Amino acid sequence: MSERAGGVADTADQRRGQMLRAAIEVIEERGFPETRIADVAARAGTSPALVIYYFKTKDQLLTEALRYAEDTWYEAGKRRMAAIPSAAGRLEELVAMSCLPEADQAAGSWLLWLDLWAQSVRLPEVASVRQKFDERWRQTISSLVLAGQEAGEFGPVNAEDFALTVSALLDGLAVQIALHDTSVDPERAFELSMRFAASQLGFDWAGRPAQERMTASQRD
Amino acid sequence: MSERAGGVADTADQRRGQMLRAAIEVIEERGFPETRIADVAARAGTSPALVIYYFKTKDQLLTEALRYAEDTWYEAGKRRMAAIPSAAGRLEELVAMSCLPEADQAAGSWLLWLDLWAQSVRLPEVASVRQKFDERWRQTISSLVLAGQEAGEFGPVNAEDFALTVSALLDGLAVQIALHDTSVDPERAFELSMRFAASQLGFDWAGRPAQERMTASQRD
DNA sequence: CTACATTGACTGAATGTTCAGTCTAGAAAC
DNA sequence: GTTTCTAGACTGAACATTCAGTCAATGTAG
Repeated sequence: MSERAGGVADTADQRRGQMLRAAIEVIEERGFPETRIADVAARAGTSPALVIYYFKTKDQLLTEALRYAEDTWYEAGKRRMAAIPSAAGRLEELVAMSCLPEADQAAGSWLLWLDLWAQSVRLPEVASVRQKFDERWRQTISSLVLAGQEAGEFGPVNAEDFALTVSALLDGLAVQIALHDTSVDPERAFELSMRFAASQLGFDWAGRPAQERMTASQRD
Repeated sequence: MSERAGGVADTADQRRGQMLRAAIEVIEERGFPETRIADVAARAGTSPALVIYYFKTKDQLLTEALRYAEDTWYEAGKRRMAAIPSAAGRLEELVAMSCLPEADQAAGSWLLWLDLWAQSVRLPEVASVRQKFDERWRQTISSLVLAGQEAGEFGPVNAEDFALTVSALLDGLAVQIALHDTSVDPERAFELSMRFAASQLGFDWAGRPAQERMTASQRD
């Protein structure tokens, strides 16, 4: 129906995106190593041959899909945080993104992370996606801390040590949440993380009513 | 360990052990999903057919191998800790086991954990290995905390909250270490973990000279 | 305007390999 | 002589990738 300007090159990009999103869905369902080209093709409504036509190899497709997913996750988070005025509030949002599945897309992200880590061991391309993602994430945290310190919200901790520690803590909790560990539900993970952050950074945190958390998560 | 008189049942058990250890080595090298029966057989110096004879299926072999590895790791740790008198010392040993590769076997464990997590998502047998392993581990930590509190070494924190938080922190750091993250070396991970533990439990920790850490790790 | 050429998107049917698991039969233990 | 172990050869299915070409759109020369 739409012969918009851009035409050819445009549909090609759409196709790629379509396939990447399909790949992410399949990876979440079947896991990285069990994902077949045929699955992705079927999900995207095309043929295996076309998938290979766009991405030379299976690994390239899957790696690119992981990069795409991480970028999307990160961008969404950045947008969310940009809307929050106080550093403590932004920190809380950041923790919520890592712990609470209510934060829309999150649910599948954890599963992707597990695969991302496992594949990083042996696929250099994947390893580099992960390394960049992690650095960016810690950078986000530590500059948030610096901002909070300048604003007088936070005490004088080493921002990088804090970023490293919280991000590790959140990763560890994410594993438990992703795997439905019987003794760690998202709420508890959120609570423990916030208590840790508050004690380290020296701000008061008394928990928020679910109401308010909902509101913060749902704004667009 | 093994009585010589056993005969058949004995050699059968030896064979199993041999194959399980071979499987662990291969999983560390190639990753869980890429491990072939033929690899394990070759490593154990037998035929693929024999591997199937002992373990009905590939998944059974690999799952049992993971269980075997985790049990071995945990038992070794328990033995080490039993030899240390103070609660703070035992805690330090426990953190060292998770962070420092010097603690002999550890190096491969991290890689196994990544696979353990990733496979837990879809293989219930593996999930149950993981769940039990984690519970046991947190249990170890929290009873250590209680012991330390009774001995007056530690302040009054909630032992279970602490166990959950530290174990998550250690898991997160283990990921970085396993993947050779450029900004997290084992020493730093150890340092950050101990600082966290000390601040939470309210004991003094000033770091140990490498000398002493070596001694503690190398005892047999 | 028409015929022909070119190109990018796309497909169905091979191709070839890799493996988990089976089968058969021999050796060893009891 | 029966049961337990062991290995080499084999089978069948799964799958990534290749190939040979179709189709539609966009020039382009006469």
